[in-house]
Amino acid sequence: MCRMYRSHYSKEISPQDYNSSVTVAGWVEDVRNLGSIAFLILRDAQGTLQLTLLKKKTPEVFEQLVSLPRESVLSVKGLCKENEKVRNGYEVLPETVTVLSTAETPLPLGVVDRVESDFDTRLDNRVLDLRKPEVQAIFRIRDAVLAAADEYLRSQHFLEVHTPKIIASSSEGGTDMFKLQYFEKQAFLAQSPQLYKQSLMATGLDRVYEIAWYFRAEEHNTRRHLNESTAIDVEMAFIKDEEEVMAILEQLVHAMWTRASECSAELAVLQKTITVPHLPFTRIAYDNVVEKLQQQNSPIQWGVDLSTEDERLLGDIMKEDGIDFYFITKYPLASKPFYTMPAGQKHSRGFDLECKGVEISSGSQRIHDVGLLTERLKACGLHPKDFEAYLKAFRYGMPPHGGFGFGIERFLMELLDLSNIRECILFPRDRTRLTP
RNA sequence: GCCCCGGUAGUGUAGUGGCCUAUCAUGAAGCCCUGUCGAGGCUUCGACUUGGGUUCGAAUCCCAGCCGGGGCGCCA
Repeated sequence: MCRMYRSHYSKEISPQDYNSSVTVAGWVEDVRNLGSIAFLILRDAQGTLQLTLLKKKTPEVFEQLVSLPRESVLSVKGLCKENEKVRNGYEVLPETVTVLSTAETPLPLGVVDRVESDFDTRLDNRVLDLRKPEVQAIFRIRDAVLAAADEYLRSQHFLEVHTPKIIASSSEGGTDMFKLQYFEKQAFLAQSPQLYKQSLMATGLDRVYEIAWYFRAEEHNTRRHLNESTAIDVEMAFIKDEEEVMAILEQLVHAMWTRASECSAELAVLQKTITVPHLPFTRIAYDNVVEKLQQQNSPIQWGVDLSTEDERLLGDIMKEDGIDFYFITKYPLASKPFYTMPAGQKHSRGFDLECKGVEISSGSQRIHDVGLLTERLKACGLHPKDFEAYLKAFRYGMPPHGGFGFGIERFLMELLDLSNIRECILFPRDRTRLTP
């Protein structure tokens, strides 16, 4: 590692460094100039530290630093001194200063201003916004829970794969897709890796997962939707039924939730506490859900998917029993995609995982018989010839299989109680936002 | 796709027909100050989304455009 600009991060400096020379680097968060003495707060990836500038001792350094715009980038070599008056317990007295970058003024978004900014302004200036510890904490936790997901899935012998995001035709029907020109052909951005991860079940890879991008051209305008989002997609072969899939999903969520609860520094910054849920999660059949909702005077009719209001209501009902996580199982066949395995005449082996009244994952046992699959395609108003490449994977030996898709941003939103899904992705793509 | 709402200095706001030469805070520029940590004090700078209309008079009322936020549907 290059140590020219930095020998220590702010948090790495300890009493054994006192009275010796250190080199620190970061952004100028604030300068408090008292006349003959000034204090400069320098922020790095781990926190902040104070540079103390004495006009009499080092007049050139004093003048140079005191006149620097906030958010400029510095590397400073100086003497580290113990001082109880300073928050960190030490201060750095600069001897040599390298200004690596001078920030323009005024800042379009104050990193430590005493005024709030609109979310839109924050997103317009996302790079500055991401300098705030409470914003950064979300992405440090995101990294941690994804690492936990990798570790858990690999421990269960899942293989990480990557399937194409530029695809030839409609994958599942339903949602609108972004069109693009692929040389002389029309192509689309994948709305999910569904058909590809299923195809892989016919290869012998048996258990796969993908941290996948979903592109959806729906013109929704809500706090819970993105047009570009990410998900953990899992597919597994040789399963007995969807219960095996649900067991993996709940353990995955548990592993991620547990890892998040260990991010104490980030949670402190966000002022959140995380309670790890107990396994197994409650299973509640769709029929049972409809009954419960009707008892609460919901107008829901059997056969349709839950409305946002119904989902919320069910969340409240479960909350009364102290349940945050629950599976809704055995959905009506008609409310699930064509590849969902039927269970009897009207039900399916499809399920959703709900967290506090919000859907964070949905999955199922899939159909592996090509005849039944073709029949279901037609029943859903789709044309088998549009799915020839997909159906081909089923013709030459396809084992029983199932899986799920798990929205990462939705998960984080629930995990950290954030009110807008855009908080959970670095550079959100929504109905109107294409930059930054 | 349907339906609601909003747009005032770099940032966040006050303003409901004349008291607006537009409030306050934050910020920026400058000055004073040797222990600040939301430092303090003083000075200065900087804004009504666009185009029509109503009116003696419009930031304020009406219409249209542009830009944006949100609810529902759909879904992760």
